[in-house]
Amino acid sequence: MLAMRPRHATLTPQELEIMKLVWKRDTATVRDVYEALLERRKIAYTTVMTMMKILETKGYLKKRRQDRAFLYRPVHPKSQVIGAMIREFIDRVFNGSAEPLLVHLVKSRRLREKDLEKIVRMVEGAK
Amino acid sequence: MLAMRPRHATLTPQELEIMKLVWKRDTATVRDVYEALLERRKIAYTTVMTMMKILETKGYLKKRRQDRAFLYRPVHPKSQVIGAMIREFIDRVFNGSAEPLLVHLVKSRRLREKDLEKIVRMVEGAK
DNA sequence: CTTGACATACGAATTAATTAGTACTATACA
DNA sequence: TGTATAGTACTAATTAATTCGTATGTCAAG
Repeated sequence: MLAMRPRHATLTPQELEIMKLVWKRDTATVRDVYEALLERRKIAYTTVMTMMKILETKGYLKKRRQDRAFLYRPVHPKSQVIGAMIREFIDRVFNGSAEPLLVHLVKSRRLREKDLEKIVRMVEGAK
Repeated sequence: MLAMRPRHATLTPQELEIMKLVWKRDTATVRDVYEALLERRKIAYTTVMTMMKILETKGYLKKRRQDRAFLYRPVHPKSQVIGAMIREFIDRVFNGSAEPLLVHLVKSRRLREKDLEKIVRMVEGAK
């Protein structure tokens, strides 16, 4: 009878969309995000507010008053949160192994050999 | 007031778990899947039945009577469905570009240089 | 023929995700 | 000083995902 979905350890699609905008600006008000989203689709101001409040509750955003409105700021760097989403995806789809993902990317031509070589060079450079 | 979540174009976590088992066996009854899932966690027989019925409705499984029970079979090959999930993930998280995903994998040490080289050789071999 | 095992059909309950309306408050300005 | 504006708080509605109970039917064994 119980549902018990395991409570998304990562960002939902809409949450991610908003976080991307906040990361891009470093800080953002509800209005900032609202106006950016409006350029793509119809959405209500209060919807954005609700989502950002949820993101705060979940620990992804923190807020501080600035004049009359709240100014939101990311709690974690983008690379860290995206990294967690990648990890969750690989766990769920490939039982934790990244290699079959790479094989898929290459076979489906989403990555070419020169992309791989570029990354290899990057690794070399970071040594 | 409307919800309108964009109706998961890909498999949900539990759906994927079941599909993996059906792909592994090529055909499976509800009981087959139920018993395989039971080894990992508590779940009701009718839960599995409902999920497989949903997977049929969504076009991922087709069924055929075998004696008293239904025998389910995948409609699409695993590689195709997983490929669609990867595509959806890359679209959602990286706006459609696979390269930053690869950079993340390498930087987080989920892939090593020799993994990349192995894939490069695979590409070479397929030419 | 009755009964237990097993299968499906149907309905329902819960949680999460997403969206937005309404009420209230404070500020700026005419 | 009142009135429109902009912001928050609160409530609520819808859909999807997940889980399972109950009713019902069939077949085989005793």
